Amino acid sequence: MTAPKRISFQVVRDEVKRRIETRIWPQGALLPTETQLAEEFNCARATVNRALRELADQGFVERKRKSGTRVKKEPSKHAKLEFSLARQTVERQNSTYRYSLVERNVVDSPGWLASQMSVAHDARVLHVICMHYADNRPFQLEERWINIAAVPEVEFADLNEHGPHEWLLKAAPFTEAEVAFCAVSADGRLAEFMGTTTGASMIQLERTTWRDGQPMTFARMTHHPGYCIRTKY
Amino acid sequence: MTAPKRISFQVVRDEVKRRIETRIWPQGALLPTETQLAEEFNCARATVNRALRELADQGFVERKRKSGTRVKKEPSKHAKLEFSLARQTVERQNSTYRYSLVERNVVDSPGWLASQMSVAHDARVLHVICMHYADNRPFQLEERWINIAAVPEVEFADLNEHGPHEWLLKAAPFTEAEVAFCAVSADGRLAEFMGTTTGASMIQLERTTWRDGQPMTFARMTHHPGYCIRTKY
DNA sequence: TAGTGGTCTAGACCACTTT
DNA sequence: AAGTGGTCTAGACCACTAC
Repeated sequence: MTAPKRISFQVVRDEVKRRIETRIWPQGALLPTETQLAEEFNCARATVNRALRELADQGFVERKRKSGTRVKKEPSKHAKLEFSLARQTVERQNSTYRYSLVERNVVDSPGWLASQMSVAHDARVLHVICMHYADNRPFQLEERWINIAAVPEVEFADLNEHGPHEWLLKAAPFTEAEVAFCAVSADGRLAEFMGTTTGASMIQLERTTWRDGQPMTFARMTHHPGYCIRTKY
Repeated sequence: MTAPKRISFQVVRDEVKRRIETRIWPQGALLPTETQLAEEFNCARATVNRALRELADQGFVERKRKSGTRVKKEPSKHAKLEFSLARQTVERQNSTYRYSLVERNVVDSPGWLASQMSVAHDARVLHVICMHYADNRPFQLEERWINIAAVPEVEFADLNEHGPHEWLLKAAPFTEAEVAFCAVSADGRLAEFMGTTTGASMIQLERTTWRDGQPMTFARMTHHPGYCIRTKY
């Protein structure tokens, strides 16, 4: 007796993936239709559909109505990058987290910021500078500008105990964000904050966020020299 | 007449997302069961299931059998980072790409590499250094070590026209990878390759890849000063 | 052991795209 | 006009897990 076990979409997904990786279906090749695969695997078309949909999400194949499913020429492998709070990142490496507010004031948006965030030139913004420490050693310097029009309550938020990032996440989650990673050299001020020497190389993360299309905040987070961002895929 | 239109999983997904973002369902709250939501939206349970599954993938909710679906406390927003060939990255910014092989030789794996890639200390590896240019200006210096045991054919591959990255992608796609982004200061040799001055800050990407559990290659890619990695989410 | 999500099925209709 | 993927349904059974 053959096993009358039901075929799972994972079996289909993995087998199709295998055929792609072993070049049984080479780059650019047209796969059988969903109906044909369903017959081959003796399962419902919906099962094949889910398998192929996942492979499309993962960048292995490209699907188009009428044309069919093709193996991608240059598989666009992508990694997931998590953006957590500094506190979470620090605690995940089993270090003790400490937060310190450096500066906080309300200003009119300078030109570069207005342009960066697409707000009016004279928009009122809350400017915050704060430090995150891991085991009492500088971990990250955070400088942030928050569009008060988008989050009026922030003007009266208490930022002495917790950083603006934490406050925002709880009070006003963003819906869209743009991120850039750069490498920067420490100038005198940065070096002082991070307890390092002028010229040290550090990873800087700049992030702009929107909420329902309205610009909310621009943040620049500079990490201590030697910090690496790691991920797998 | 009310529109007898069928409810799509996207409608359900977006409405649930809205309720989470507007705190109608606050952090940690238990959502209705799939069956209840299906009744509310007047659709099939499978439709609700797909909507909630996507939200779980995106980090908005956590699902557990028997316990139900909960709003995540700290939504783990994550961005997709694509890792393309240097050539693709350059061409995408409308620059002209040029490749140049700098060095190529077969060596016994030094200790640090054996440890990094988890191969034997005396494993034979192909060591390649090459440059990628954008509009004839240095774009990326790539230094790569390839485990010959994992990809024997590479020993005789022609790397004069195209980089090892392209060759590997076509000949032996990897199945797993680990990545680290760091910021480094240019030493004399790096500065010379990148046409910059000693001490310049540059983004360095280190990647180790495996194929079916077997270590394949370790690559270190250093980008010209000022290069940023950008993404959205 | 009971409740909840996870998945499969068989069939149907829709929507996009190429011809 | 026709072919292919995209999605929904209604029902069923399974698998995990809290109780």
